[in-house]
Amino acid sequence: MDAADGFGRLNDRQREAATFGARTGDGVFRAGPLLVIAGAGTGKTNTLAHRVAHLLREGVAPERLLLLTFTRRAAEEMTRRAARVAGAAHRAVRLPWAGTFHSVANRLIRRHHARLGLPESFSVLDRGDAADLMDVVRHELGFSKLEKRFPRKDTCLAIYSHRVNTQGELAATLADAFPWCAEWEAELTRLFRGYVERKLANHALDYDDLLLYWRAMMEDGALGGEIAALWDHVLVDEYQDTNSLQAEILERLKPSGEGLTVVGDDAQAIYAFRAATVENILSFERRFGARVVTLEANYRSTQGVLDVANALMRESRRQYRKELAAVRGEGPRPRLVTVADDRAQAQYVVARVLERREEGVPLRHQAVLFRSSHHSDVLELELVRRDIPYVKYGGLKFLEAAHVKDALALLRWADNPRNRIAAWRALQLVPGTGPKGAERAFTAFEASGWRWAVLKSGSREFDALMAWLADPATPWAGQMQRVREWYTPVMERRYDAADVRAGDLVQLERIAATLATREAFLTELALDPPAATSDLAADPALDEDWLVLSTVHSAKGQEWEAVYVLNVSDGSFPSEYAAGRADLLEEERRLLYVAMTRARSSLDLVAPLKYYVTAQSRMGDRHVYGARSRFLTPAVTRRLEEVVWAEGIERPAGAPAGAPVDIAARLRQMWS
DNA sequence: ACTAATGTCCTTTTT
DNA sequence: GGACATTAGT
Repeated sequence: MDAADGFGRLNDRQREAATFGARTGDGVFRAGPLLVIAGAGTGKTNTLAHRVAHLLREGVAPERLLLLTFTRRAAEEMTRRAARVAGAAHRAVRLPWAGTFHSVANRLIRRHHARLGLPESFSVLDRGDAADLMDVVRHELGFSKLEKRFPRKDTCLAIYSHRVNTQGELAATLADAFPWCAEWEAELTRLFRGYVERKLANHALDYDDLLLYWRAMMEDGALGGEIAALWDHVLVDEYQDTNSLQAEILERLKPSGEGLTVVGDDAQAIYAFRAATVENILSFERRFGARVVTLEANYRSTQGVLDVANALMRESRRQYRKELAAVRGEGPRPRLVTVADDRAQAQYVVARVLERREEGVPLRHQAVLFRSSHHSDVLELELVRRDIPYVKYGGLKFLEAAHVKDALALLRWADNPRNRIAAWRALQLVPGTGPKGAERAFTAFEASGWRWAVLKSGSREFDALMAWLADPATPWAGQMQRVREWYTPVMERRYDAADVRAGDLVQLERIAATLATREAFLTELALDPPAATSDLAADPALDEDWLVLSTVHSAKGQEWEAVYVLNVSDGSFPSEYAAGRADLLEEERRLLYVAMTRARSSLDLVAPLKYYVTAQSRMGDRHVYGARSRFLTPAVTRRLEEVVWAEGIERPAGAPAGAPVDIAARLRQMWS
């Protein structure tokens, strides 16, 4: 039966992981705790999908299965594949409980809102909203105008979040991750106290609250039992990137580990900054006495790529050792390309990308990866100049654009009248209303007991719009359109590039049409915003070909035929902020590993000799000489073809260069 | 009281 | 080059 339905195509290890468990005497399928260590490109998604399919075929009801993934897209992909593998009987199967920790938490909280003292229409704050709320308290406490600079709102939120997710002391968070803020411990405590109060008063939950509320529900005897009893099997993808709060939730769902499957790769743990701890996956085996299955056969990359990746990870400590072996065969050696600077780097990548396209590799099978979002700036200029379409993932988000925030603020306020942040933003859209006017209008509205009929913003049309939106009798369909119609002239008055922005609003309307309710729309958008920015000239139509630009973090789980990694030098890999901290350095190494293992056949590591410092540079010198990445040890470079590229000409490393060496600048640089 | 213009200081990665 | 505070102009 296996060969026909795909199980026959799994290798032995994959099949072992997919089918682990057995029916017991009562005919019920049971499985003990299982840890699948899945190296990059070893068919993890496929294996997990097969496991889900196996469970279904063994009689587990789809709604008795909880599948936790890192993104919603991963959940959809998994569901689709599992349904296909499971065969005819399950072709139409949907997994009602598949999603991220945060989205599942949201659903559970909505379901039990009354027992948590929340109204049905609580708001989920996205990052920006949470930071704005933090800023309100920051101002109130007078921290915004101290002689010595207090951390900014985003930093405050990051500290708060880190502490919540690590479940440790604030002092530990500060010492660990924010040493430059350590002196503000007392003030930060006051700030966070105020922030929590504000959230409660506004009926608003931030990302961390979703997890905190879930755990609180699990800690309640009756409710916790009720929730744990919902599922027989819990499967967690990307387990290496869970934090201790998430681990605690899992423990309470499946205290013995019975029915619990976790899948991940400790070598790809790259979310420590978000308080994920690789300890979770490293200690899972001991904690639960789990069966461990390791996948090492790599179906993605050629051996040349894997040799470099293996060599890189061999130098790391504390891990489940694995040697990735290519099923696809040898392939060319990855290249380490030295270029003069940013501009040369961009020119090199463009030249190579086009060359590849000539060879028949379409643009969208090629990706440029980088450590931080702005590293692609120069390249983007070059791409626009040369008229090459691209899409960028990671970095600046759709939701951070002012006009998108404006439009959403109207809906958010209508959805939850107490949402002060949304109200504040919405009211100031009225011409002639600024901070003071907004404050006045909101206070009066609050005093009236949140009655929309009493709202006096200064514009009758605005008042009418809000009352209409907030009226429970108003159907969701058409609300976004009406918002857009009211808002468009406001936008045209305030911002330039109005046509590009108008396009974003149309896209918003398109998304709105796919969701059944306003609450679903707002929550979805907060929890799973569109990943790519399309604010640049090249907005690829669907039938066109486009190059992919992505941060390494956003490239997780993906693969491309050709991959180019930018700025592979000290300062980026590893990031300058990781210097001197062993644990952070290890994460940086894993980040480079993730970047490398995205490549199927062709991998170029590009290393500029000199790069420009945009921020934080003291006056004067605007560039810095990047040292070779410390991860490129002899053991690693031995597997690389080293090349120097200048002015479109390529020569092997070590050959004499034509350009003069700027020794004077180097000498000065040492003392600047 | 609102808006526009100027000045100062910057920790990356994101559910 | 962007966020945020402060100042000047309406």
